[in-house]
Amino acid sequence: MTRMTSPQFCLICGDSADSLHFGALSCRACAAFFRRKVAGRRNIFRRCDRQCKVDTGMRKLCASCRYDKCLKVGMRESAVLSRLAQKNQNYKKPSGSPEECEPSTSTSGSILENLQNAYQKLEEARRKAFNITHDSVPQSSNYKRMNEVFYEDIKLVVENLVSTLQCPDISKEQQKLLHVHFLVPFILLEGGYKSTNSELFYLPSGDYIDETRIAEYYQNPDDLNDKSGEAAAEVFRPYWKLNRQTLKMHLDDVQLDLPELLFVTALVFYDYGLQDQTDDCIEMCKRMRSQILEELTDYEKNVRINDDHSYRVGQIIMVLQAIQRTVNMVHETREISLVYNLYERHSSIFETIKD
Amino acid sequence: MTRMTSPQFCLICGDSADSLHFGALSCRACAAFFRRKVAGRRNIFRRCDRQCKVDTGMRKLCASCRYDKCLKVGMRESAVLSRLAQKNQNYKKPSGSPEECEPSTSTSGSILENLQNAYQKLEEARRKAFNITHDSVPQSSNYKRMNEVFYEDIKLVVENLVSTLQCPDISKEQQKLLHVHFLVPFILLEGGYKSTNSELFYLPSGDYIDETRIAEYYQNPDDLNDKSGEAAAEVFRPYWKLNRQTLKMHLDDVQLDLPELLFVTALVFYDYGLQDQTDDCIEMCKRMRSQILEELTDYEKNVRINDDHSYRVGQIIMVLQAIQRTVNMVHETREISLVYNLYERHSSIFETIKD
DNA sequence: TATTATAGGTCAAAGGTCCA
DNA sequence: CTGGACCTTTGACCTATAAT
Repeated sequence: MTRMTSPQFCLICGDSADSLHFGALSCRACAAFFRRKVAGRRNIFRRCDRQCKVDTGMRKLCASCRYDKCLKVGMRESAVLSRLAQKNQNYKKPSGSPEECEPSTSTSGSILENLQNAYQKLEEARRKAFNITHDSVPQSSNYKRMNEVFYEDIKLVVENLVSTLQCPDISKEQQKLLHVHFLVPFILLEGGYKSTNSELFYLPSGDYIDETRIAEYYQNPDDLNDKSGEAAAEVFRPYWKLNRQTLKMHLDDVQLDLPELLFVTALVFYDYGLQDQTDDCIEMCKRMRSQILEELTDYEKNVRINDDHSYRVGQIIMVLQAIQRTVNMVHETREISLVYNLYERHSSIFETIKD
Repeated sequence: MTRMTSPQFCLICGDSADSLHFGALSCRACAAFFRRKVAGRRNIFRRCDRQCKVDTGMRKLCASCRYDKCLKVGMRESAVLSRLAQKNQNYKKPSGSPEECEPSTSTSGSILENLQNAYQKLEEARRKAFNITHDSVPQSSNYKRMNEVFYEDIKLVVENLVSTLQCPDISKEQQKLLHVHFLVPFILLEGGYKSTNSELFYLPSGDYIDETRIAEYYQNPDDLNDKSGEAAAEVFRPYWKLNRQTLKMHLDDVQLDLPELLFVTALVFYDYGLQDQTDDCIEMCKRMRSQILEELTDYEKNVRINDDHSYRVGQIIMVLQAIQRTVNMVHETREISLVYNLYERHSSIFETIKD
C-alpha cells in the first residue's frame, strides 16, 4: 500500500528493507529472526540491560533486544502462521521431503493402536474364559455350545473392546445406543473374519461349527432348562444362510488383515444414521469416522506394500455395505430382539464401566 | 436471483462476499484460491485432521480444509476452466509435471464414459418428457405430480440408463433381478444427489418438493381415479424421513460430482448378495464392481486433484452403506412392493430391448 | 451497444524451507 | 542459531466473455 519510490529501511536494524513482514517493514533477516523466535516458542535468554542498540552490525549480539524491537516496530506474533498452527491442535508437521513416510501406526494414541491393544486383551480374556491353550485343537461344536460361547463372549467384548471406544461429549443414552447397535454387526464381522477361507465357522472360543452338518447339531438340546441357550440359537439360526450369501463372500474376497478388521470394526461402531441418534452423536461419529478413514488410508499407504491403496480402501469400505445388508436381514427376522435381551443382561457392565 | 441488499459473507471464510464464484457465494480470495487449486491440478498436502476452522484469520493455514470447505459450500471443480473448455473442445489441462497422467475419462469404452453418455441421454429424454427448457424455473410440486413424474421417469431410466448397463453371459431372469433391485436405490441416490445442499427435494422433472410443507401437499388428491398416483405416493411417503436421516446427510457431506455419482450408480447396479442371485450373476457383478472401483480410483488419482484419493474413495464407498440402510428401511415398510408393480408395468420395455 | 456477473491472468507481497 | 538463497502461496487488481 505504501509503495514509495524512495529506498526504505528495516525498522529494526536499518538494513535495506525488503517489504512488510508480520506487520512491519523489515529486512528478510529480521523477518526470519522474528519468525523463528515466535515459532520456536522458547524463552529468549536476556543477557543485557535492555539498552542494546540494534543495527546491522550489532543485530546478532542481543536476541532479546532485537526481539523487543521487532514487537516495538509493529510485528505481530499472531502473523506467524506456524504460531497459529500450534494453537490449532490438529495441525500436523508438514513433511518437507517427499520420501517422508513415517508409518502412522506408530503414532501413539492412534485409534488403531488403542484397538489393537483392546483386541489383544479381548483375545487374552477369551483364552482364559474358554480355556484355550497354545496346544488345544479346535473342536467341532454345536448350537448349544455356541450359545454359551456367545453369552459369555458378549460380556468379554463389552468389557475389553467396547469400553475402550471413546465417545467424547456424548450422553450415556447415546453411548448405549452405539453399543447396542455395535454388537450384532461386530459378531457377524468378526465371525466372518475368523472363518475366512474356511467352510467352517469359527467361534470366539476357537471351536468351530461345521455348517454342512448344521441340522444334526441343532437338534441336540440336552438341557431344556437353559432358556438363554434356545434364545441365542434362535437368534443365530438365520445367520448361516444370510452370512454365506453376503458378508462371508465379501470377506473371503477382500482378505482383511487384523488391522483392517479393526478399522472396519471401528467404522461399524461409529455408525450414523441410526434411529434415535442425536445430532451431537452424529457429529461425533462423523469426526471419528473421518479420523478412522484417515488412519486406514495411512495404513494402506505406508504399512501395507499395496501399490493401489485407493482400490484397497474401496474394497474394504464395501464390506460395510455387506455388513449393513446382513444386519438388516437379521433385523427383518425380528429375532434380533433376543440379542438385545442378551445385551440387557450385561447392561450393568456398562453402568459400572462408564462412570 | 437472490440479490439481497443485506451484506453477504463468504461461505468459506466469512469475509465479505464478492459474488457467486464457481457455484458458491464467496470472497475473491477464496474464489482465486479454489481456481488456482483446481487449475494447478497439484495435490494439496493434507497436514491436519480435517477439523480446521476456516475463517478470515485462519484461511491461509490449512489449504486442504479450505479446499474441502469450498466443495462443501457448493463450489464445483467443473466450473473452473469451463469457459476455456467451451471455447476449445480439445482444451488440455495445463500439465504441471511432465509425467502428467492421461485422465482416464477419455479412455474409450470405459464404464464411466458409457454411463456419462447414457446419463446425458437420460437427462435429454427428461427434458423432452417434462418440457424442461433452459429458461424454465423450478416449481414447487406435490405428491400427485411426484407420482406422475416417477411413473414416467422409471420408463426413461430403464430405456436410457439401465439398458446400457451390460450384463455379459447372464440369463434374462438374472438381469431382471438386477434391474428390479436397481431402481429403488437409484431413485434414492439420484434424488439425494440432485438435492445436495438444498432443503428442497428435486424431482427428475426439475421441480421440487418442499419437505417442510409436505403435509399440505400430501392431502391434495384431486383425481381419485388415478390408483397409480396413490400407490407411488404411498411408496415414497416414508422416504422423506428416512432419507434425511441417512442418505441425504451422507451425500451433503461427501459432495459427489457427476462422475462419482455415476460410479456409485454402477456399483449399486452390479450388486451382489441379493436373494435368488445365481453364482454366475454374482461372479459377473464382482468382476464389474472390481472394474468400476478401478476406474473410480483412476478418476480420483488423475482427474480430481485430491491429494489423498484413498480417503476420497473410502468416503464415496461409504455412501453404499447409507444407500443399503435406506433401501432396507424402505423395504421394511413393505410398501416397496408397489414400486415393483410400477416396474412390472414397464417390464415389456425390457423384453423388447434385451433381445 | 452497454451493462453485469463471473471467469481467468498477472504480479508483488508474504510465508516457508533449506543449508552453509 | 543466523542469514540469505530460493521456492510456493496469496490476494489485489486487471482483463475477458457470455448473457442480457
